[in-house]
Order: sequence, then C-alpha cells, then structure tokens
Amino acid sequence: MLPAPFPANHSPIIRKLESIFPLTDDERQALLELPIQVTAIKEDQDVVREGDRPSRSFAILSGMTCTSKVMGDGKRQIVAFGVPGDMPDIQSLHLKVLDISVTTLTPCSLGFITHEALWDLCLRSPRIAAAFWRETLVEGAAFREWILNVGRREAYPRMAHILCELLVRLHAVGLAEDHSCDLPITQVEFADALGITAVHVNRVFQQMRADGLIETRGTRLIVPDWERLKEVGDFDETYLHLLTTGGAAA
Amino acid sequence: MLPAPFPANHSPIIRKLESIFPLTDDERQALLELPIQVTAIKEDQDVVREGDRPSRSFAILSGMTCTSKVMGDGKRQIVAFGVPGDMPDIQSLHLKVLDISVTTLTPCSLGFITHEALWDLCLRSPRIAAAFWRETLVEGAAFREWILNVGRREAYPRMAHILCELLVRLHAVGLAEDHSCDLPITQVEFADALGITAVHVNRVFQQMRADGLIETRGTRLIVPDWERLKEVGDFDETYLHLLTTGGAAA
DNA sequence: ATACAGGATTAACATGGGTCAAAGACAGGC
DNA sequence: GCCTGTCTTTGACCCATGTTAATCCTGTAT
Repeated sequence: MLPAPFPANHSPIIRKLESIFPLTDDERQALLELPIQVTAIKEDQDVVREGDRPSRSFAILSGMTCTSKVMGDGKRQIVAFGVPGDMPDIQSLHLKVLDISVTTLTPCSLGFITHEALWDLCLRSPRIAAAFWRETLVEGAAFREWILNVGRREAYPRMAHILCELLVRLHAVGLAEDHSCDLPITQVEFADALGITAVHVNRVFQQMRADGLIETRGTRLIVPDWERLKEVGDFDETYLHLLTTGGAAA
Repeated sequence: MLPAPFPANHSPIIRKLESIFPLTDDERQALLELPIQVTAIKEDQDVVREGDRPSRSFAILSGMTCTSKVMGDGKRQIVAFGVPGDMPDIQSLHLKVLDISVTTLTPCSLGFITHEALWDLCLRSPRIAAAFWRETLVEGAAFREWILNVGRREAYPRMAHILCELLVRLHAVGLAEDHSCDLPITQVEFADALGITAVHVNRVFQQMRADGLIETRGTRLIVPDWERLKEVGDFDETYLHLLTTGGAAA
C-alpha cells in the first residue's frame, strides 16, 4: 500500500534535476510554473505503449514504473525501472513514435507536461535544456550498465547488481534506509529485467537467502551486508552519476 | 584498408545531425565554425578509456569504433559500434568521469572539439543544443534495443539482429550498398557485443552461411536475402529513428 | 469460513551455449 | 619463401539455465 494519492507538486522533478545539475532560483521558479496535470493511476497499468505518439511527457511524482519492450513472439524485456522524479518517456519530446512501454508497478501519481510547454521552457532557458539533456545522458549510462549486466554476468551476480542499483536509486529519493527498501517487483518482472526465467529468479533468490545476502519480508528487501552485496554484484555506482555520492545506501 | 586520412571537414557531423534534425543555414554555419582538431589514429587504439575525464569530445570523421565496458574480472561488453558522424563520448560534455572506453576498429580520422566550444555553441543556439539532445535520445533507443537483443534473443537471431543494425546504419552514411558492406569486426568482438563466446559466434556464422543467410568474403558481408535476415533477427529499424526511413539498406 | 487469483516454489528433465585445447588459415614483414 | 601473430575453425565434454507443469502460499472478496 505504498503511495497514497499525492498532493500536486513539482518537487520530485526539481529534486531529480538538482540531484544531477545545480539550478538557480530563477530556473527553479520557471520549473515551478510549468503547467502540470497530476493524475493518479492504479498499479499494473500501461501509461504509454510502444508505438504511441504522445503529445506530452510525464514525471513520476510517487510510485514506481518499469520501462519495457516486447519482441515479435511476445517475450518482454524490461530495460529500466522508474522512481519518483524520473521522466520515463521524455524521449517522446523529440522522437515521435515511442519504442517502449511504461507500466506502473504500484499505484502512481504522475505529472503530465505538454511537449509544447517543455519545448518553450527549453528554448527560453538553455541551462534547463542542458539539465534535461544531462538527465538523458545519465539514463544512457544506466542502459549501458544494464547491457553489461545482462550480457556478461551470470544470474546470481546479475541479480545482486540490479538489487544494488535499485537500492541506491531508491535511497537517493528517500525511499530506502538502513539498506532496506520496499520493492514492489514480482519474480516474473525480475525475470524480464534480467533476461532469465522466473523459475531461475526463484532459484537465485533462494540461494541468496541461504547465503545470507538478502532477507525478504513480503515486498520488503533487507540487505544485511551491503558491502558483500556490492562485491557479489560487481557494483560501482559511478555510472549512476549522482551528485550525492559516497554513503548512498549507507 | 578502409579509410585513407581524410581531408579535414565537419561534414559527417552535420550530415549526422541533419539526418535526425533539420538545420537552418545559420545553424549549419555555426557548426562549420566550430574549432575542430582533426587527428588520424590507427586501428585497435583506445581513444578514451573508462575513468577518463576528457576536456573535449570527438566525432568520427571516417572509420569505425566500438564502445565498451569491462567488469572486474576483465570480461568485456561492447555496447555500441560507431560509424562516421557519431560522437561516441559526447556524454563527457556533461558527465565528468567516463563510464565507457572507445576503441578504433579501423584506422580512423577523428575530429576533436573542446567542451568549452560545444557549451558555448549550445548556449548560443538552443536548437543546436536540442539537436544534440535528440542525438542522445536516439542513442538511448539503440541501447534499449541492444538490451532486448542480448537479454531475450537466442544467439542466432541475436547475431542476425546486430548485422541488420550495422547494415542499416552503414547504409545511412553511404558505407553499404546492395545489402553488402565492409565489416571490420572480428568474431571475438562480435562475441563481446552479443554477450556470447567467440567459439559460439563461429558456430552461428557457420550455420548462417549454411542457411544461405549471409556470405562473407574477407571482411565483406553480403546479405543475399535482406527480408529473410530482418525476419530472422526480428528487426524493425524504427528504433534507429532515421529520417531517411523506408529503403534503408534497400 | 470458503473460494479465488496472482504470485512463489518445487521437481524432473532438456538444451543452448560455455570451456578447453589444439589445429588450421591468412596477412604482413623480412 | 618463411616467420609470426592474429583470426578462425573444430571437437569433446559439461553446466547454467530453460521448460513444463504441478503444488503451495497469501491476501482479498464473497
């Protein structure tokens, strides 16, 4: 029962931008004046679908999403998870037809902003445009790491790595503490994210529990030994390019 | 013996930007005035390395590169190939420490541009900044497809898919005709790109040859039946977001 | 309480692709 | 023509992960 409907506000967007790019007061103000339409949406709903041609993008104000692509034969690959502050389909501002679908993992509060308003803001404020560009570059770095994860790590370290990423990113937006967080992600979804089967996800989880690498209580994940999980997952958070480095999930 | 040292010029950069974003005369002129340092470099050289903090970025004027990451244990994953017009480390403009290495596959002519000059141009011309941003978004789409390829396709269609992508992208820059192109990529490199072993790359190639799906003469790739290769590779070029769609490698 | 549905777990068996190691093929340099 | 280094090819064997399909949970609705 994570996110109660959220008071309408832009703060997750601004916090996210500021977490990777310093803003002036004027710029913050310009962002606050963006016309934004806040919408609540249930879990397990597609917000946008592959092939859509949206006229607006959205930011996650609360809740979590996943971004996925499907193959001809129906197999699905999740390529990213979204946390508050993320704008999973910002690409649609420039690329007319979407190559991905975005699905809610939990009930979400989403803030929709028209492409027109975004374009206008970017033309008026080159530094804000640069901040968005920078966000896209950071997202690209995460995709590259995801490729490495899926392409070169075995299932066990692969899972460890993705758990590390999730924990650090959730921590960065205040949704994880004490190496623990709520992960509303089913084993089937982990399977689609890691490029393995749900059965094998289950095997890996059990081994990790047996090894004392993780504990689970319902959807809650607890990491008893963060350093060891990072080591198993070959995890180095540099690629996330957070300004608040250091004790990320510490 | 691909690329002879190239007369210094910006045209690959401009052509690339224009292939995904229409430019005005003024904007083209501003790009032409960018101070650019042209350098020839041999094959199999690292242009930049993971961990570097470059003060300039570069465009490929001729030749091909690959972009890769390595794991702690030395395993390498190639996450992208670069063709003329690409700027494989444009991210360093915003992200101080590089998360990838860029290596030449052939002798290359590279055009280096300082971050200062790029920043200056982007602040003066929001539309050019937007064009660069758009390039980054397209690059992101290619990463997402790469994740799907490595995560969900078996080795045979996975190879077919990457061959399709290479052929279409080389065709878009005039380096492929008649479903045929020069591919200066070793089997070890394909292995690192696909997340399989070189031995298995070899098995797949032989099967593809036996199936009449591809022919090779030295480094030259010939595709006798383009439609069939696309089908085997589950390839749909939409994700490349080229303006010149349709008969891409036709 | 009972029934249901989505998720988690198990087990038995199959296989794509990994590993290792040796041998061939080819190109460039002398 | 010969040497050397880099690619490619081959073969035997093995294991991480896929497949299938049944069973077991747990929370929620009736």
